[in-house]
Amino acid sequence: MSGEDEPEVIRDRRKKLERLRAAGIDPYSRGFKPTHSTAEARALVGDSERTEPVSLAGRLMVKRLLGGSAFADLQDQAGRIQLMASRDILGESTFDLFAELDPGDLIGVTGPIFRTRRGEVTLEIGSFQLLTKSLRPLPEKWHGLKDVEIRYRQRYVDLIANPQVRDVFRSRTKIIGSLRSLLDGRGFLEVETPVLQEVPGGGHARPFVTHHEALDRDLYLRIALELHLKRLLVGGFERVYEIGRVFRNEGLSPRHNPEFTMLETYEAYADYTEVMRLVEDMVVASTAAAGRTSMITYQGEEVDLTPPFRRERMADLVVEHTGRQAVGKELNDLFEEFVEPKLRQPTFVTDYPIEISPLARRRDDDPRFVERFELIILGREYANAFTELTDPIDQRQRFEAQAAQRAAGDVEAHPMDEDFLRAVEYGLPPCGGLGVGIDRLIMLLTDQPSIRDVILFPVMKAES
RNA sequence: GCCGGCGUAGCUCAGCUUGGUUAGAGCAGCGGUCUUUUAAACCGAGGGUCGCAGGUUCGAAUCCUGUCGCCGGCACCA
Repeated sequence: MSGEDEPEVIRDRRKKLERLRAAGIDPYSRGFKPTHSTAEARALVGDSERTEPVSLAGRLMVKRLLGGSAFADLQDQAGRIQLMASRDILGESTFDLFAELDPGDLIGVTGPIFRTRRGEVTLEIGSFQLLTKSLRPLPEKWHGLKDVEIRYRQRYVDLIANPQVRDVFRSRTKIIGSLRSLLDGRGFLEVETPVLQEVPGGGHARPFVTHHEALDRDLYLRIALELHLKRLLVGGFERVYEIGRVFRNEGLSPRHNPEFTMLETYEAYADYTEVMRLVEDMVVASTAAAGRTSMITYQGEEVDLTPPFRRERMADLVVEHTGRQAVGKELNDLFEEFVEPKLRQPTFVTDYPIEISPLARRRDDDPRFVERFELIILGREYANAFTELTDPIDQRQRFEAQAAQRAAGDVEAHPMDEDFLRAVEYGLPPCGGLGVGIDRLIMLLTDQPSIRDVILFPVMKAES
């Protein structure tokens, strides 16, 4: 877009840009080095004294012109601080230059910090430099940017206009960091496994297909991390994990983005009961990392995240809520429809039907079920784990059963993976595996209603 | 994919039910007044393909149909 098509406000700024260039001012200059952040500068000033001059850089947010003086807010990564410009200090022409700056411009300023009569911490501008001229007007200063379509499509504007959005993403990083730190401290090795795969396994989902030109072969984007991580246990690593993006070719919703972040861990010589304790520890660590206590509120509903979490067999829960005895897929269907939405407080649901769990170990006492659990909070799934199936003969039969469903038209049934079977035939140690949907955990801990609020650039349809 | 809601100035919103001069306000921008303001204030002049395309009508932001996008629900997603 350019020229005649542009809104007047943008045309005006282009003209202003040309005037600056004509006056010998570089509107995209460099070389300015801030000495402090706004927060650091704020901390320098005491009750009434003036500080030595400091240099700050950031985005000009609001201007208030009062004749021979001018006030403005400067926003940087750390926050905001008020600026004051005075004609007496800057001189006529420099003051006018400052007065002509637009909200949105990136500038560097140098001067002492003091408090105004009303106590506002303020930098008195001794000199300033235009660093980057902004050509587009910012959202309104009072109401901010509310249009969710613009917020998601133009996240950069959202981050400028809604500083609390930055806090969500800072929390996201802290939460992931806390999980990494917990696992590292327990001797887990963080690894990276292929995103492009020949066989998209480890989950039940429709994959994205892509094509490698040089190999002239279709490849799939991974839907899970599981099968490669278990190969690494075969190889001798005893505790591994990966935090990575997985891709599922499914519909979108406030809880589903086509690409999302999964944490998977595998621990040799552990079973699913030990994984439950690991999950509890992860919840505690990540809650603290998010700066919250164990009693949290999500969208107005209170949740107590204090371990130990309730543990219930799926079949018992279904009897409790429906009065019905069931097994297999029917049991799972009843659970999902009548029980899961009612599980509000953290609950480990255990012992899933074998038909829907092709990678999990059978229960020794009842081969219709596997040693598996999911962590349900507020009716949503946050973790999925099992004692892994290590018997290669059984594993092949499970894959064959899935292949039969696939042949019957279920595009999401687990595909046969001969290389994985070969690995298991070499010997997979007894182990417990875990998958955690990181985005949903972050939604919970930052009280965000949509997965799009915790993913910086969520998938959107083409802008028209 | 299905159902419902929404789409008006750069941003936040009125106006639509019940069709009727030239589509409004605040903020932002522009021109003024103003040297401690902070949603600064005051005066003035601008800024619009009412998502898009058809239709009904003397006349459409308003009613109808289609379409695009966003939001929510369902389906899908163990």
